[in-house]
Amino acid sequence: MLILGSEFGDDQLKSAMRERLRLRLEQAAEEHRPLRVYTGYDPSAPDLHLGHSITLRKLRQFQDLGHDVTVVVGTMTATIGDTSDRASGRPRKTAAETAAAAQGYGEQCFTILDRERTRVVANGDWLSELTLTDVLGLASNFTVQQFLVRDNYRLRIDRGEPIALHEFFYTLLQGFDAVHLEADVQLGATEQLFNILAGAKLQEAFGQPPCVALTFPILVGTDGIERMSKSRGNYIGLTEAPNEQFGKVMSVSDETMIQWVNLVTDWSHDDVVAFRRQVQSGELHPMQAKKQLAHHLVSLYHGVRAADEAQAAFENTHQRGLRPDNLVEVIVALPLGIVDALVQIGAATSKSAARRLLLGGAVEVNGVQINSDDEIIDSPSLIKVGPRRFYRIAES
RNA sequence: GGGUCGGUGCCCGAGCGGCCAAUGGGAUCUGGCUGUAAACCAGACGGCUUUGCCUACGGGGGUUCAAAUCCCUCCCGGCCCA
Repeated sequence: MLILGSEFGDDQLKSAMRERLRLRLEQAAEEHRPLRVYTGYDPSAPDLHLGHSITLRKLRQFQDLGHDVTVVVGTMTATIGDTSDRASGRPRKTAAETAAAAQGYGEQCFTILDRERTRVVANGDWLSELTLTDVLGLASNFTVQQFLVRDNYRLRIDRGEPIALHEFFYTLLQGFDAVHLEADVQLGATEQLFNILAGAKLQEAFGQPPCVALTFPILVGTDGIERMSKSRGNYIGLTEAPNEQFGKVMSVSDETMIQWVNLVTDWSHDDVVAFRRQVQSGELHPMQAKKQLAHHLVSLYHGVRAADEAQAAFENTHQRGLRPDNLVEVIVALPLGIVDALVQIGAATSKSAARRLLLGGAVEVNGVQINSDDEIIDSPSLIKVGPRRFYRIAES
């Protein structure tokens, strides 16, 4: 069960890891100790999202079986910037930026993990203690060729793109985390396999048994194309408001929904299979299916009641055309030109942008579409901008 | 250090003295269609006191009636050589 859902892109490796995990479990049982399991997240963006939930939920499984779970916040590694998932270098973060971003990570983890049984640590605490001698020692365990054959470096070399020397140290430092924690198991996304195995190798160099690597598929974002990430804006945050989460799930393509089901839900394998079969056979309308998924996800992070409310709000505003109950209230001085009004309520970032919205037919005042920019608002009104932004204007 | 190529709007990337607020693609926004789907189609996409003006093509200076485009200088980067 623990290995369920993992993905290595290599069946041989998968069975090797399954065997290694089984051995490690037996060994730990003999020693009467839990397995030390961990995963790490770089605090490059301050929000954990559904993509992180895949490994977090797997950690929770370990936790529920009584194992020792640690979440590493990569305060040091983030100053390098992992390049595993993209074909070009990342801008380096300053220490201050990462410290700020790291705040709240622990809190967000507890939407899934058990607060009482989880250790949250920052790898800057031990990585910053390493001496140059230590780092050279780590580096001597690897050859340049081992790095160069990796796809993402290979690709950049072929394209004539730069690879900064310090990028190689990312792998070393992340690998040292495993040594420091004396980890039995490390989880990560599939593209972390290289880094995780490097950690296992370092553990052996330090006389530790190498950790088991469990890697999981990368979650596609709300756009259905790119990997989910904060910086691409195609994410659903674990702590986002219920209505936002619900709405974002509903706007996802049917194909994406199918992909998501077995990665982000709590459902059993059988349930997932049944869900997919029903959608594919037409037994379950995709929209109904998506509502089930949305409801399930919201209830995971906010509870069943919030999910009920989010679904009701969604159905009322978007399907029955009723007025939303969560509109933005803004107090302004009336009378006011429509252009200025749109800027003041935050619907447009500039007057030019406001005019564009008007021209595009995006603005309704009290249910009437407004096209001209010389309209005057002279009484409290309900303004709708685009398909899903509502504002109530009140007089000051 | 030497040679060479380059730094353009949110991103990629054309332009290489005037017709450039700057082709094209992506992202985004809006409208249509719909299941608030996705895909697709159409439009928009620096700002403003909007038939015009201001700010922008790495920074600064210069030539010119006129510069993203030419010259000088500084900063940053790729590639090759050492």
